[in-house]
Formats: sequence, C-alpha cells, structure tokens
Amino acid sequence: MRPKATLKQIAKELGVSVSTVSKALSNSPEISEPTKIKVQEFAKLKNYKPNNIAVNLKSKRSKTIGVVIPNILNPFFAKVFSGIEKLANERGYNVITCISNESLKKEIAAMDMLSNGTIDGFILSIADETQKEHEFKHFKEAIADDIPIVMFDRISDEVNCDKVIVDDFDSAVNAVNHLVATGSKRIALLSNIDNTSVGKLRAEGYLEALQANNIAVDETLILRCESTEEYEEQFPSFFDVKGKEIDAVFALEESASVIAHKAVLKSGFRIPEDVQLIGFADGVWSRRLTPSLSTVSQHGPEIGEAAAEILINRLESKETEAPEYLTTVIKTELRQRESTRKL
Amino acid sequence: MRPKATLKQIAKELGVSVSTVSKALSNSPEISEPTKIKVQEFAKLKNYKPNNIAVNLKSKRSKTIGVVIPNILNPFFAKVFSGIEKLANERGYNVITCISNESLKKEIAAMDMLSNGTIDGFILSIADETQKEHEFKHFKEAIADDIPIVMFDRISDEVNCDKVIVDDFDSAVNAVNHLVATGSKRIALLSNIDNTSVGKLRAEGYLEALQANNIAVDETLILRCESTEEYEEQFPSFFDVKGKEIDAVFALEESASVIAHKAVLKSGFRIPEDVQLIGFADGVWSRRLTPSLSTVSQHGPEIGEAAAEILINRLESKETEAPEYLTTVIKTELRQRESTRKL
DNA sequence: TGAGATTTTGAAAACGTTATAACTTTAGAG
DNA sequence: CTCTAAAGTTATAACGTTTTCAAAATCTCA
Repeated sequence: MRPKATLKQIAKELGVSVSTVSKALSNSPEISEPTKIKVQEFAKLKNYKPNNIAVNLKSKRSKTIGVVIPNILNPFFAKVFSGIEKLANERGYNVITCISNESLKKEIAAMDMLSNGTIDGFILSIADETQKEHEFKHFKEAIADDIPIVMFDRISDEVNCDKVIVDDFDSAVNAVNHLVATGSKRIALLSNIDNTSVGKLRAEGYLEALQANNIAVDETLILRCESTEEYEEQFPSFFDVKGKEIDAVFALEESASVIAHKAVLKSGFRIPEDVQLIGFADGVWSRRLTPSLSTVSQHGPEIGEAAAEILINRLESKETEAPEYLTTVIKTELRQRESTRKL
Repeated sequence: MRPKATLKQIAKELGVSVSTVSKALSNSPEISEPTKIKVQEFAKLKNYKPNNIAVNLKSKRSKTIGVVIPNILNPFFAKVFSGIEKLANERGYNVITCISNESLKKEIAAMDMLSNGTIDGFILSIADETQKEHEFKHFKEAIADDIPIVMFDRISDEVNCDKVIVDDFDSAVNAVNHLVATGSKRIALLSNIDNTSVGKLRAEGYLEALQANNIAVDETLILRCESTEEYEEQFPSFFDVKGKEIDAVFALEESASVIAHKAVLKSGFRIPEDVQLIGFADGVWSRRLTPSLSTVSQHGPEIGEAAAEILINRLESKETEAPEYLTTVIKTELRQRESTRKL
C-alpha cells in the first residue's frame, strides 16, 4: 500500500510550503505559473485526492444528504430513491440511506445517528408508526438545529418544511371517474395504507368522485387496512362476501392491487369484462400481470429529483436568504392497460 | 437556531479546559467524579453531540460503507441492500449508496467520488458493462489504496477480494433436476443476463443437469440475451416458434420468468399441467402471479448481511492482522409454488 | 542604485476532536 | 515541616484542509 498523499507530503517533497501546494492545486492566481505546473503535475503523479473529511471539517458541510425511507423493497420508494440519488450525484452530493422499516424508533435512531455533521439535510417519507402515533418531535428538532428536511409522499401538516407530494386526491377522483365512465357502479375501495396521509387523501378522492357521480357510498364495499399483512388477512373474507357484488376495484397501493387481481381471476371473473381494476402502482410488475393492470402512476423518479433539487437549493442558498417553505405537487398519470375498459 | 454546542463552547461556559470536557464526556478516570457530573449534565442540557466529521478526521476512519449496485429497482439488489443497511447500522456504520446503472463510467465515477476518505470500504456488485468490457482496474486500485472491497453476486475472479455469492451452479442443477423428475424433457433456458458471471454459471448448471439426466441439449431451446430489453424484443419470436415444443421453462432472472409466465398463459397453455416454470427470483410478485411462480430464492438479505459483516470485520481487524480473502457461499432454496408439479 | 510597487511564497490560525505530556494541587509519609 | 507520590487539571500537538496576512523576492522607474 502506497501511503496516501497529503498536502504536507507533497509540500515536503517539493520543498515548498503547504499553503503553496493548496493554492496551486486550486489554481489560485496568487501562485506563479511555473510552480503551479510543477505542483499540479507532481500531485497527479502521486494520485493526490484532497481528504474529504478534512475539507468537510473546514467548510462545515458534508455535501451529503440523509435519506430516511420506510422500505426500500417497495418499488415506489425505490424509484424515488433512484431519482434522489441521480440528482444528488449530478450536483456533487452523496446520499446516506437509512431504512426506518415503518418504525418510529428506527426513524428517530437514524436521524439521530446522522444529525452530528454527517449530513447537511434530510429527505424522508414518514414511517407508518410515526404517523399513527403523531410523534413529530424529531423532525421539529432537526429543523430547529438548522438541518433542513424535505418530506415526500407521506408528509405531516404539523411539520413546517418543504414537501413534495402527488396530487393524491385528484388522482383518485380521476381514476374513479374513469371507472364510472366506463360503466362501473359498484366500486370497491381497497386500502392497505389507511393510516398514512396519502391513503386518507386517496380514500377521500374516491368518496368525492362517487358523490359527484351521484353514486351512493356503500361502506360495505370499502376495506381499510393499516398494513399489507392485515390486508392479506382480511381481504379473502371480504372478497368472499362482496366479490360477486362489485364491478370494479380501486386499490390504493400496488400490493393491494396485485392481491385483488389474483383473487378476482381465481374466482373466475373476467378482467375487465366483469370487474375493472385500477391501482396506485409504480413497479414494473403491474404491467406484466395477465391481464396487465391499469395504474395511477406516481412518477417516483421525478418526485425524488424534485425533493433533492429543493433540498440542495436550500442548502446552497442558506448563507444568503432562506426561501419560504413550499409544497410541490407532481402530477400523476392514469395508465390505461388491460384491466380497464376503453371509454 | 441555537448555535450547536462544541467542546470549546462548553469549556468556556463551565470555566474549565477543553481537555477536561472531552475526558469527562468519555468518562475518563482521570477526571474527578464531581466535575464529570457537572460536565455531563451541562452537555446533556445543551444537547451536545460530538461532531462526527471532526471525530472522523482524528480517527482517520469514517465508519461509513460505500455500496455500489447496478440497479436499486431490481428487487434482488434491493433485498441485498436492506441486509447491508441493517447489519451496518447494528454495528454503528452508515451506508452511502451509488447506483451504477449498469454503466462502467458511473461505477468508476462513484468509486472515485467516495475514495477520498468518505468511506472505509466498498460493497458492490459489478455493472453489466464492466463485466462485458473486462475492465477491473478501478477495483484493483481501490484495493491497492487500502480500501477493502467485498463483492457480491456479480463478481470477478480477476479481482482479489472477499466475495459473497450464491451457489448458482448447484441451484440451477437442482432446479432442472426437479423439472426432469416431475416429467419435463423439453426444457427451455431463458436468460436476460447472459453477460454476467451469475448468468453463465446458471446456464452451465442447466447444461450439466440435462447431461446428468441423459437429455440431449437442444440449442434451439436456449435463448440467451444480455439485457431485459433485448430479451423482451427477442422472446416473442422465440416463443412463437418453440412455444408448442417445450414442456418446461427455466428462467435465469425474475423479469425473464415473469415475461415467460405471461406469454405461456396468453398462448392458452396451462401452468403447470402443460408447461412447468421455475425462475430465479426474489421479489414479492412471483408469489402473487396467477398461478404463483416456483422460484430459486437467493436469500438477498442474508447475502447483504454476510457482505457487511465480512467488510466490517476486516475494517476493524485491519490494524492487527489482515485475514485471507474468502468467498462465502449462501445456499439457495427451491420454493415450490403453483408453477411446478409435485414430485 | 535604491525606494516603492508588485508579484510570489510562506507562516499561522482555524474547523472540532482526541491523546500525550506537562503542570498544579493535595495528601500522606517520614 | 519538608519531600514525594498521587490525583486532578490543562496546554499542546495532531488529523488535512483552507484562508488570511505577513514576509520575501522580484521588478519598475526615477
């Protein structure tokens, strides 16, 4: 192992001072052309790279973003993450990731572990348990400590920070409108995320759309669960009873959609002739189901890019003026595939 | 915003020296009990947290692992990642993630960006393009610079480092044996990863198993592609011609499996009565297909945990003695679901 | 030739820690 | 009462940078 090159090393070997080397490498006009060339060539030869930690200590910023998400196996979060990572890298930032696993304790622990200079700011989506317990102190503390937060998807009105969301309410209205327009009247609502902010908004959109279309809301067609596990447990009996009554399904998350899809087919109903299906989904699999699933697509990567851009802009403008907190809404898109009928 | 507490701040306010504060907080026996208590209480009051960057600079290690993976949307990599993240956190390490997107240039850029003290070691799976171009210099340079690497899944024999793999060859043999034992003779091999080390090993296992069962290898039943895109393009014509001849499919990756699954059903064949299906897969979706897919499960989280454990052990033992490089093999498991017949 | 201006270089402080070594203070032994 | 040892505290250097300011070297022009 070659000893890693430092300014001091180079300075000694070249018989100049540390300051000279530092300035030469940063192309400062203070240094004469000949010495600049000499130093720069020698540094390249020695494969010198400024020690990032020292630079960070000096500049008091790490150029690193902390990302805290509930679950990387959920393709929506994975897509958002890939958007964050892409934009952050373009802007010269690193990304440290922690998975809260929907746990409040892990969320707090993760933020704690990073709130010591390791990261300059957070991008996060609130854990299930956190939303359930209304415990937002850790977010507020970070902000009070001058560590900015950008929340996406699962947000909280109680925390004053930048936010990036999808127009969940409107998307749900549109989706249900489409189901109604193509002839469905008995539309089931299936949720495995009823405790989250987005789940609630989507459910409200469903109710709103039914009313706007003069369809009475039948509470027995609504299955609200707070986790995929609970949903997997409750769905069979729900579907046994209500399966023959319904002519469409509106599912609020990818897992809920796919499980419903499987059940409908198993029972011998045809999709979309007997039952239409629309689900919120971002994975590649929904389009590979047979028949493929019509989805509300959330543009995960765009959400991630927007969040990262907002955070970095705030970090880099902080010195001068701090702009107002803003909530960015990313438009969704209804992707019509084989599980819905054409208009 | 409250100014963040530092040792110097605290020392001044308490009228003692910086060293005293530092030692009191680390519970050094050099400090008297009364001052310890005084300092510790005051520090807690001020919500003091040692600045991580300064600690890193002093200790010359960042307690951070760099993870470079080809694609976080692939559920296998996502699972491995979650295993890495879990174990790293348990051991007090952070994880910085970069997505190579199967690109050699991005892989190099990512490693470059992190090889300046930001991370203590790498866990990575080699990008497609890197394997195709046999360009491993960047790995060797990192190792020469004393930054240890643990490779998983897609590895290279040319790089001398720790590795964590799955017994790809044996898994393929087992899977094909099971197809033969349950009555299949015309077994198609479908690969969308023929350029990767793991793709090649699995294909060899297929060939080996056929020979061991005295089944002649029919090259026309083998579709080798180097990407999912190429596979999606070539598969339909392949299946049009060969679909009626085959009685089983062995797919080397989740996407290949799901696409084949869809095609077989579309053509009116029954699964598993007419055509059996086994695929390498780790996502949740394979079990939600209708009928659900029998898979070779790769235990992604275990792979990630093993890789992280090996890396951290090496990092923490480095000072004393450097153990030999070792290759760990994680056993796979054949998960029999609805797409294969029972023995 | 030498004063003043200008270019080029270097010394030193700082970022927030930790660790070593030196210094006080106190107490106990003779 | 000294002298020494122990206990408690602090000054200092170091990690690898960047940056400010002072010093040295060079140049300009009378």
